[in-house]
Amino acid sequence: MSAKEINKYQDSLNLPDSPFPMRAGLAKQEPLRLEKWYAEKLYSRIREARKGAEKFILHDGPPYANGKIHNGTAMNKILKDFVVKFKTMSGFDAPYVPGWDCHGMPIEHAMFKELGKSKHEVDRVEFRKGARKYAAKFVDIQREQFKRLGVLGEWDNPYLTMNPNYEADTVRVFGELYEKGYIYKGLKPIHWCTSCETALAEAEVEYADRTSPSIFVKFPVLPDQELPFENCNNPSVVIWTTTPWTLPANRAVCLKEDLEYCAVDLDGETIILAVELADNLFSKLEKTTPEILKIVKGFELQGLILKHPVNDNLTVPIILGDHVTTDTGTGCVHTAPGHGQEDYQIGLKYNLDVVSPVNEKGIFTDDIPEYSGNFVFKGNKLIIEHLREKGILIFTENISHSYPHCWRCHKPVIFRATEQWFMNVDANDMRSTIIEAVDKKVKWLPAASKQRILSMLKLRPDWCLSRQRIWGVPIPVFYCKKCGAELLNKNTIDKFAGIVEKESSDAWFSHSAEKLLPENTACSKCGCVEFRKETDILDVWFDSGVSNRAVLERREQLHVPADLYLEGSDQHRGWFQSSLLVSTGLNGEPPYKTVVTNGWTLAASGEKESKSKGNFIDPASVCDKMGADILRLWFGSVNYMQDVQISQELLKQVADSYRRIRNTFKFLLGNIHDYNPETDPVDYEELLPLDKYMLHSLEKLRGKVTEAYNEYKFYRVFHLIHDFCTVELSARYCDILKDRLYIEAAEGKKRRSAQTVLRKICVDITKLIAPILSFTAEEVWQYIRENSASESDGTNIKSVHLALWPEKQENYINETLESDYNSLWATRDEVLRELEIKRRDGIIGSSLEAAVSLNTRDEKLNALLAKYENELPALFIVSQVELIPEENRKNWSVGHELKALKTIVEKAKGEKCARCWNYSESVGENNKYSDLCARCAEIVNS
RNA sequence: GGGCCUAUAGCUCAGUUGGUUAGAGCGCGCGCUUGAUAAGCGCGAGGUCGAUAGUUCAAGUCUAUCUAGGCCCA
Repeated sequence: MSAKEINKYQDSLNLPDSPFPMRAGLAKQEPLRLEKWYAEKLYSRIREARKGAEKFILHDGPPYANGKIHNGTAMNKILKDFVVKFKTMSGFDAPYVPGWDCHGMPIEHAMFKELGKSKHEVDRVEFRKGARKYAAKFVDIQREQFKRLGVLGEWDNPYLTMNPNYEADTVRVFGELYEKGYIYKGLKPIHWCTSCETALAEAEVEYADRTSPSIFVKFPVLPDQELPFENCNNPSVVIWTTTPWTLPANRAVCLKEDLEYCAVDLDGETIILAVELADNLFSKLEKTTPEILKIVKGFELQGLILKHPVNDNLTVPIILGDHVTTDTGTGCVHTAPGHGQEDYQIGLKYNLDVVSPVNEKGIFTDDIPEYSGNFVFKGNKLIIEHLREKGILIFTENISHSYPHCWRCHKPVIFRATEQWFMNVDANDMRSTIIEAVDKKVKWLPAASKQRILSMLKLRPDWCLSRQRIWGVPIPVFYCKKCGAELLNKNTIDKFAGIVEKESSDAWFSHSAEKLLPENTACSKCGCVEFRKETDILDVWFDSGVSNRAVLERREQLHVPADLYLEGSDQHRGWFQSSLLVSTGLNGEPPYKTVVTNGWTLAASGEKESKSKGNFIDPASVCDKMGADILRLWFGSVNYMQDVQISQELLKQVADSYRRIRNTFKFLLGNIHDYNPETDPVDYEELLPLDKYMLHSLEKLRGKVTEAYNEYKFYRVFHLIHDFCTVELSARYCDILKDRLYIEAAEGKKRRSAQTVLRKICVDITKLIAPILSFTAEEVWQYIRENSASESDGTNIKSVHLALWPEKQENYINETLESDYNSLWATRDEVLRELEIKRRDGIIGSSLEAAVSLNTRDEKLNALLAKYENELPALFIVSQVELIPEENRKNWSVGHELKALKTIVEKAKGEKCARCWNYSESVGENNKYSDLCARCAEIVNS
């Protein structure tokens, strides 16, 4: 046969016809789509369309305005976009105001690097101008990247924590919390350079080797206490330290709860230390470790009272802490809360005094008369001598070890307790209020999230708000120059906040205290009219923590509490808590109703992505190469509440799934090209059974997909829709329908029945996938509209993102049909398996070459097959199906799954119809069309 | 070291209150089709459910321990 003959009846067929391209070309098409969206102001039109509808507020947690976006930031924004688009289509007014965190260390660092200067060499006002510019630059970069991902929102008016209005609110919130009694000044040890006389942030400290004294000191046990050891003589606990000068500030000795301790004899006296470290000490003393008679656990020694090694008027307790190690020392740790971070933390737990009798120059103060006036490192020698005189020094030597130094002057730094501003977590019973609300009022997803934040809230210390930095909102407190009294009240806050609104918080650094204070301000304690300004700034977490006030309460279209916060799981310690503390302080309740967390994006190995390992995937380059929809579909295909793994291979796999969904759309669009939704629909009652069944199936899908979105389980949405496209549509419905669509009369009821359902499926699936495949769904939507935009099915709406979610259609539900078709599909599987066997045997090629005989002893199945007898050839895509008595034939094949079913597949009878390719004995009966079957002859003739 | 989490086919996910032979899709292999064609259809091969111990008549599912990985702390 020649090609011409094959195509003889081609023109009489109704083949699919659609300009919808099979190959997406997303990387090229998406930017064009974005241009249209922004030219048409899609986001504003959505807002306008939903005006007055019930609100759904997803409050954006601000990413840090530094660097380009990575998979973590991309994932989080895309997940938020899924929610906002779904809620919008569901009829909610769901505004999305994105934000950025602009202050803080990383930007300072980048600036210092750029300038080649350190914190103390820059002009604060100039520096802050530069930092502001730097942050703004990255806001712009990230904004463009987020837009490219297809995320819709108020991009032309985001919230920035460095905006003057925002900063003014940050100042006001600090004042309000102060007024309510949440803010206080306390002591906390920080790195301190005695040469530069300044506090140092962790990042300003560099480590270098230094020689320090290493000493072992006895803390005598106070008499008349019960010890778990026998025959003790003058017992004492031995500590080890390399900073003897901190001994005056000692307030406890810390042991580890389950570590083993012993009491051994040293020169006739009993000393107590960790079993593991006894050899270490005795070898230094060049002695043999005595026999250990009894071992006790650390907790058995808890509460013992010891004599203070320096101050004879003091005693100190034995406490327990997890930071005690057996790397070195004695397992008994000298604890001075004013001189070390871990000491401070454990001190908070045991309510120890934070003392730091050292001034800014590193000189002992008059609080320690024995050493006052001496520099701390010189004090080391004096103290060692003093301990030797008291007979409590066991051993001393010099060791070289890694020690923190100032990055500017390279001199060794010390830990010194300084005054810092704190937020009191327990004021006004806040902690229990919060715990109650977190437990009862807030919904946490995944569920374990609640336990995680509760355990943190129960144990967390007060929030240290002070930072010795430049780029941030100043702590708006004044001090009397004469008596040092602090000045902070509603008047000073209002005045300063007003200035900040106009000039930004830079004003704190560019103006004098007098200019920032209300006129005629005088110290209430001493009447002095001169003030100095606090030099510390606020922790950046305080900035973002006030967003519920500065954004949700300030913007007319938003409200507090938000319906949803959706952030990475690291925010349990970060934003979830900071905003919770601020919101509870201000309003007495959490700022959110539901909190969803996403996990981390990892490389395919399950390990962190890193550039050095080359397993780093850049979301921007995925957009450029594969398209944002592929990235979106990937984030929509994984369970993001856990950690997720990304790699080129995984993206490729998702791209395969994408193509399947896309081709399904192409088939749907191609087969409704000549269908007019205004005039051609077939009434539900008159639809063919298979078509009715598909509407049932579609409605079930709609229900499940909607539920999955409402539970924020997008990966279920993906699987549901993908499986529907693959199994229900592509493998079954579409394949079966080809005969009806291509062969039957174009305007006949059989074909229109199918098209009625195809159009409905096409419109609805487009909507169901639109929140995830935002670009592709819009593309399909526009092809539907180009074909025929109809009010009757809502396709008159200009963008799928403005459209409303498919409505529930109870009348489509037909459980009888479902159960019928479940049996028919099972029967079909048996037939297909048998067809494959005959195909292997060379009896048939195409399934249309086959005739199928069926028989079953299962009466229910038999009745069902009889009921659908006329549909069966189409269902199996074969030319003939016969239900015949078992005894009429031999050589039945027994069903694989349906054991009661017997089948015979053989070559179909008759000739192949040149038009429909079915085999039929009617081919040749018609004189005019001798190569056609009866059905085709009639259709062609009409 | 502590708090919390994760672990089912090569991959992404299902697996109800413990109950027959652990499912789906993708990918892979083989074949069909050439009227969804850089498509479509079919069949098939893939799993000691991270490991070990325990509870039970019965464990992917409950308990304990361990291993690997993650987040946050110290």
